[in-house]
Amino acid sequence: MQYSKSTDYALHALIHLAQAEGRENIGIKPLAHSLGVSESYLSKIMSKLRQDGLVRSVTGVKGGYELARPPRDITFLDVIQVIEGRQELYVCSNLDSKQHRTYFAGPDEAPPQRHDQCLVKRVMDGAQQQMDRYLRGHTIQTVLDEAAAVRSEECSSRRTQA
Amino acid sequence: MQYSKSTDYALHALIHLAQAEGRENIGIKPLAHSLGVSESYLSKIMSKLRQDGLVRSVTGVKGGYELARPPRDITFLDVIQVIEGRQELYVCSNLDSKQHRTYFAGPDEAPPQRHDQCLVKRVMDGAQQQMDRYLRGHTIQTVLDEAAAVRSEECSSRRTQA
DNA sequence: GTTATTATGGATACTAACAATCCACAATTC
DNA sequence: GAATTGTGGATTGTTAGTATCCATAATAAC
Repeated sequence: MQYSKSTDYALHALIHLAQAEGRENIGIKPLAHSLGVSESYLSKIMSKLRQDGLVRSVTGVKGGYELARPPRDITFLDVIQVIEGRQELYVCSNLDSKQHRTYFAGPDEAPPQRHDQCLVKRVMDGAQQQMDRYLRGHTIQTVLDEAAAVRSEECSSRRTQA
Repeated sequence: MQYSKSTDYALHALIHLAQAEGRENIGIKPLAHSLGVSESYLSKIMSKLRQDGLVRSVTGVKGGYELARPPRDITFLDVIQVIEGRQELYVCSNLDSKQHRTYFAGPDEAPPQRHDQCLVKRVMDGAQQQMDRYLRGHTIQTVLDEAAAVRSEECSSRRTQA
């Protein structure tokens, strides 16, 4: 199980747009070149991001893309869900198997269960919630901030060396 | 992105074995039947679990599978890593793109970076760690316990009704 | 030892998702 | 009107996951 390359491209593209915030639109050409991916493929991804309201686009000369919201309001989870879809990490394909009856089995004449959710799924959903919470807490701005922090650290260490 | 059906089968199979702990080996036939999956396919999965030391197997008449460790020592993460492989959830395919140079870009004559890790990857690795920690904290025994809890709750509510 | 049973591993096939490209078209600036 | 730029449809190749079949090896029971 692994996130697709598309997600990778999308995240990096958004960061690139964020770095140019407020100045100008960025066309697919420089964007694709900067990420090292073909224009045709990246344009598909950008379209998705546009349809879901993460970026705006302008056609024609001087056109291109820009963020539709401030970087602080674009979470990693947002981006992932747009590209990968809002699907659950785990789906139990066994729901009508004997297995789940044994989980809850009282006497055979037991009434229909209220707890009809797979116990494995309960755990897996918990895991996904952990991850989602983390991804919701990190935004494009987070990366920008870290990049700035790294840069200033670099500079000071270089000054120390000299 | 989604966990494979194989992971689903593996988890349910292990729970099944755990429920029969210490009594007898369980053959592929009843196991597959109980999960609602073909014997041939499940046997591949069981082989993997054996190769990685999660179950033991005996061939021949009266053969079958049993857990190789107590249920408390088989974590969800163990099972997932055996089936899905120990791969990282996120791989940055852009490492040599302009993008990462702009993250850290001081003056162009800057020395080779120590912080050569993608900042996007840093976030994504953090997310995976959150999930892994959760999955490491839940075991086959966890499910057994919850199943018991649900059962007793069912019983008591049935008693109350009567 | 022979037979029936049971797991193992190799080979193979099918399918769906992902990755990638190309092209005709629409919108916009100059 | 011409050049530029994004959009969406169609198409193709590749890979991972799903699934099956069969020959083989190991073991218990007789």
